[in-house]
Amino acid sequence: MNHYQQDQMMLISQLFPASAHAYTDTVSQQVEKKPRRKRNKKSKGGENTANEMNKKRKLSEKQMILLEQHFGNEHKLESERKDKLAMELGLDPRQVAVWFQNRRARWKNKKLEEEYTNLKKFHESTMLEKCLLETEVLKLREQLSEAEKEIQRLREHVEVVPTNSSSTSSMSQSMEVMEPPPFFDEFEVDNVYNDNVFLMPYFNGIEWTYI
Amino acid sequence: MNHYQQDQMMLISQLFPASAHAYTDTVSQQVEKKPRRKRNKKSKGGENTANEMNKKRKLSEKQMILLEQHFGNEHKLESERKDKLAMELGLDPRQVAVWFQNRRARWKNKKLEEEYTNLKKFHESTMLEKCLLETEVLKLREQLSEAEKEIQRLREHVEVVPTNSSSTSSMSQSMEVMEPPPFFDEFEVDNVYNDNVFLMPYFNGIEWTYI
DNA sequence: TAGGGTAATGTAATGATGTGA
DNA sequence: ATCACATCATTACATTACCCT
Repeated sequence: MNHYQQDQMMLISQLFPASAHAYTDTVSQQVEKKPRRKRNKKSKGGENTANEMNKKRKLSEKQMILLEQHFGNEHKLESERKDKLAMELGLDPRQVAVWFQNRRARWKNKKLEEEYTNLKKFHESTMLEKCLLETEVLKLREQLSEAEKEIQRLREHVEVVPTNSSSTSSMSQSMEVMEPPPFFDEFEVDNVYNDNVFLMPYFNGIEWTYI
Repeated sequence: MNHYQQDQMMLISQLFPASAHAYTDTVSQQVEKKPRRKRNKKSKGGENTANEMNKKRKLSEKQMILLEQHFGNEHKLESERKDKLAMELGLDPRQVAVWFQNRRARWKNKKLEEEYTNLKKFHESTMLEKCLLETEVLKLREQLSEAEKEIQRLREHVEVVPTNSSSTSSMSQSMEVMEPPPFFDEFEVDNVYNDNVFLMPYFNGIEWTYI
């Protein structure tokens, strides 16, 4: 399995978590061929790479809270507010600026994620509604067909039909603007997905051709 | 500059390595296995907080290319491959590991963006189809109503019709449920806690007769 | 064979730097 | 100077393979 396939699996599993579960399991077993980790017994000697006591940080809880508070009020940071905040926090103004920059960048990603999940849910419900509508259309067509048959049958039993006998023909013409063929002619618009709606929802992804 | 542009730049510089040569040279001796250079390691003297001589943290073109190549083959990095790669690149294995970790994170974000746009496209087309189906349903109902009226009218002209008159009786009452759902243009963060709004709004009361 | 300890590794979050607009 | 963005790096935590009793 290459990464593109893996990517698609991820994508599909997000829409259909249940179905992807089994797949994932079989896959992970496949990958299980070789022992992934070997005991290396690296020494704990302190001569590790460049990192002794010199750098890195971790802001305190209080600092984080204050920063988040200010960020919630305003994502941008003017010089004045920066200096004031740095003073309050006991931090270098540079640090405050960096914090805000990073916070903005990561907020973007977080928001994207949230929007994705929202869109996904909305899309799923839309798909369901569409499905229901499709069945309804079929049902209505069936009923309409029955009705037309009934009308035909009734007309054969009617001897005299002097007045407006064109009511049925007028009704099928009245809606011609929206959907020209009245009956089982065109289902193509939906038939693209009718049969595989729940199997392959993403049809227009460029790199989705492997599934 | 986004990733794609950057990738292209990388490719270009691959074709014309001379252009990046000077920079590469100044850059590449950062965390050499042998810290022969100016001590950018630990340096107990606390005043050089982070950034003395090691402002050259960028990997060379060649290193990037090789890393990307390996990443393209496999996103995971086993110890073996890591050490081998580190050897080839003249980097600390730790750096290679870090590079892969960050690359995976970046890749995830990029993927999420792609997924979002794909899902959005698909969702829009689904919405369109749903809209068409709704108009079709309305049209069919109209036609059906007309047909029923016609049937009623015809029956008034027919004296005795003992045979199946029940074909049309069952068709009018089952479909009063559908109501167009609210339409959401935006999927903002504010909607996060309204998730359940989207979940199967019309599943109740509709008997599911699968095709 | 089972369970606990631990080193190695993965992921997520986050701090920090460099570059270009 | 600030910001967005990509990148490098460190820390915290979870998971897992190996070793041991």
